[in-house]
Amino acid sequence: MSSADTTQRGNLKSKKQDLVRSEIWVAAIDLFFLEGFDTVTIDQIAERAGVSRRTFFRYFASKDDVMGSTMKAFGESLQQAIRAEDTSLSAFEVAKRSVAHVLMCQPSSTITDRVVQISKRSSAALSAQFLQLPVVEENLARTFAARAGRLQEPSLDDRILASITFAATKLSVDLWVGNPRRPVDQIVEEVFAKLSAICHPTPPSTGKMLRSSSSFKSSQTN
Amino acid sequence: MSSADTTQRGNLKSKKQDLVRSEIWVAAIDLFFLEGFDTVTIDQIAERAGVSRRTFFRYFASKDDVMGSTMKAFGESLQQAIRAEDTSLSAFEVAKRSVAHVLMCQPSSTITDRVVQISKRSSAALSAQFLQLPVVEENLARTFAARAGRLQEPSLDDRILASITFAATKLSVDLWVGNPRRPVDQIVEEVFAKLSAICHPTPPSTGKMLRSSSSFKSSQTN
DNA sequence: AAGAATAATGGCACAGTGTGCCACTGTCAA
DNA sequence: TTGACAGTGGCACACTGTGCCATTATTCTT
Repeated sequence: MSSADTTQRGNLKSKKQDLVRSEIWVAAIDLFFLEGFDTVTIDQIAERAGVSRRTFFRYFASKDDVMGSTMKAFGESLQQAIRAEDTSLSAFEVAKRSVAHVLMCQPSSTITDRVVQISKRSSAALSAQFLQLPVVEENLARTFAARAGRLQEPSLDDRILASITFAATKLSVDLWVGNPRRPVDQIVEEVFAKLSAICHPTPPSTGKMLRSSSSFKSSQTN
Repeated sequence: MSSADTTQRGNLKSKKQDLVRSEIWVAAIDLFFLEGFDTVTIDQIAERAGVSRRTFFRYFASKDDVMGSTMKAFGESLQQAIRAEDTSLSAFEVAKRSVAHVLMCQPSSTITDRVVQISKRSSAALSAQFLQLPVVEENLARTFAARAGRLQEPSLDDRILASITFAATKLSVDLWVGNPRRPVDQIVEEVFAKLSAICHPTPPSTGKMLRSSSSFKSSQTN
């Protein structure tokens, strides 16, 4: 999709495609913001973007996909940030720094704010973003795996890291829109600090683990 | 599900509704499993369930909602488990025990396995489950808040707990279907142990304390 | 027990969605 | 020019989701 395929002239063509895609996306976000995600139809979006309905579906699979694409883009920024971090840092630290970096380096806070506002006003819009969660988390897990030199399938640790990163991002954005004046890095710091504190299970020594026997019959017991 | 409650005479009707709903749900899951989530139409589901298309939409908002309802039910089981845990335990411990308990007490592993299989074969089916994530996490956060005596809005800690619980459940289920012979409690134990290890900014082997650039200061404790 | 009130259901109709198919247009190469 | 080719628009069609109303079943009243 976004890979330099073969020749240079294909590059120009794909640039034109990106332009159209961007045009549609902006038109859609504008309409969502103005009229609400639920009531806007694809015909309206297409008309505002200056393309036909059929062409809309060549760039986005659905209305949900328009919202989801912002989530995917966010995930890709996160991946990039993770790859850019120093390899000597712990994975947890990398996650924290990456989230903070991505949140601080948003190209336009206006756009971000609009997307958040749309999501706050329509549960369908919010859910549409989470539709992309499996893909985003998988990609994050792969990125963490690659960073740690694990080139094969992501390990459980990588997947946990991905889940943490995503959740922390989500919560940080939530806090951010709740209080836009507070420094973002401070917000992220707090989220990760509390996460770390919460995940402290047994301070002194090994407590009583639930190491029960393996043979468990799953019957109608409830 | 099969609890006979003959005390009330007025809710015989609602019981019948539950029956119809269950009927539709089973028919849908069967079809999804047999023919694939994407190709099955609502007319097919309605026909197999013995109801009209219109009635289907009175019980489920969409095909996605059928998948999402299992996710919601799972979330409610989780809430119940959390409430049932001893209040003296740490929240992290409660999360771990609850996840383990819910996974072990599945009424039918066959059904669970089918749902997982459907989700593995269709990304749309998987995404449909995550559509419910905002609701489920919100409910989990409220449950944690109530458990801690915070009856108002869930705090950041509660939301982090909710995210952790959900993520751990997801990963545990993943490991489980990957290796159904392994004891569930052991799987959950591993997931939470690794989560805990990862979220330690200071590894247990080396006691070095690393501090980030920005100093953490919580402006106002919520 | 009989009829009234209430709720569930089914059958439309209709706007909107998503996709396959084909004809049209502009660009590039020979 | 001519032909190959990718992007586009228009059309048709199946499917989705919902409002409306007649019909049926259930519950409540007398």
